[in-house]
Amino acid sequence: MSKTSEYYLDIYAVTRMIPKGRVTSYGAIAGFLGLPSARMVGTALNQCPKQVPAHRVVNRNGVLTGAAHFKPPSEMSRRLRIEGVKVKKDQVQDFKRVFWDPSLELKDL
DNA sequence: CTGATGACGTGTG
DNA sequence: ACACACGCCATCA
Repeated sequence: MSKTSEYYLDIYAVTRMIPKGRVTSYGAIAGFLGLPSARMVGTALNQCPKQVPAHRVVNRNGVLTGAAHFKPPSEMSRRLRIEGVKVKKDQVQDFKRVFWDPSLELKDL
């Protein structure tokens, strides 16, 4: 097991704050935390605890690029639909409407 | 140590 | 709209 880095915990913390029925992007989280690369967010979520709602994080276009990492892959879109997020072919519908920007709506911290 | 990889994003044609 | 190149850099083999 690789050691969990500090910023991993920050990424998990922000991800846990995403409201149910909303989504955000890897880049938004990276920008909010001041991380240099959005890739790190995806890398961190790849080994996140089950407690973390990683299915609420999509790429900048609202596409479920991380679906392949769920078991089964359809689990990501399934969870989002349960929460009221419309998904069609790994694409979040009304993306702009359900998008949750940490830097604008974060009340914690 | 070295090189490849990737749940990303931006730029260019 | 589409395709490709490139910067990014922690992690993996």
